[in-house]
Amino acid sequence: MDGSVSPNSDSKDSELLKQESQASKRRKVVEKTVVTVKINGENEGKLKNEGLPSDSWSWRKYGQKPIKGSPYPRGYYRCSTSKGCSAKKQVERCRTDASVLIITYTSSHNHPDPDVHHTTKLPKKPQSTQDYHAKTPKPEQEPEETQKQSIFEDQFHYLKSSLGSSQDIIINQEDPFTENLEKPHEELGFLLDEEPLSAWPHLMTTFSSSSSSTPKLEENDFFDELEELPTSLGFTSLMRSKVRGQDKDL
DNA sequence: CGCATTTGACCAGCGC
DNA sequence: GCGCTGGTCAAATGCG
Repeated sequence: MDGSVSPNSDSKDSELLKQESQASKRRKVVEKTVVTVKINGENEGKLKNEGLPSDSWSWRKYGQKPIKGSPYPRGYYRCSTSKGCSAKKQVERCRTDASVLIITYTSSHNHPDPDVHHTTKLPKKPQSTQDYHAKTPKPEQEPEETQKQSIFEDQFHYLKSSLGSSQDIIINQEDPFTENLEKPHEELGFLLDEEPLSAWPHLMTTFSSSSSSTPKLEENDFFDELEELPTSLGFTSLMRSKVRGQDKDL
């Protein structure tokens, strides 16, 4: 009957849904958490070599796009732990400082932690979206500090005896993102070297796993890295902390 | 066989 | 009103 406007049933519905979904995201970002990770060139090599430990959630890459003004592309990840989870993550590298990874978290997880504390839990492959377990046991109302401390102490000895410290994490909430790009060096001055450290041990351990330093850092490396975000549990903890606070506020 | 990742195309929003 | 950039979805390919 109508070949022009036939897509009026599911087709349209599907598109509508899709558009709505897109519009929703593009119109306004609900919650944005920017995490800046400073990585040393040496570790970078290891990062891609060993595979970066991600947070407890599984992220599935659903897109990658070159950002104007940035020599590095931006990777788009979605939480694959839960089907209905709308948590998203964007990973890109600071255009002014290749050693700075900028991870932008959008939305929050609508499900509890998947691994929680199961070190023996390895869903799939130990590559990128792999969770290196260990981190806050349960996102309850417990004082995360205590939990973090536990892990912190438990893991701290690793990095302490392995390597001094090469990672710096900056957690920016809201949208200081622009600032980061403008003055990456400035943020370096206020890098957190204690808070996130509680979660970094894992990363550090990974780094120290190999002694082969890779002072060479090319764009290719970065691309490879993008595939394996160095999402440390620290982000998770911090994120959770933040999300919890927001959730409570709401 | 299933799942994840990668690449391309399309759509929407914002700026000029 | 047009153009540009960013973001998401869908399809295809590769790997486990």
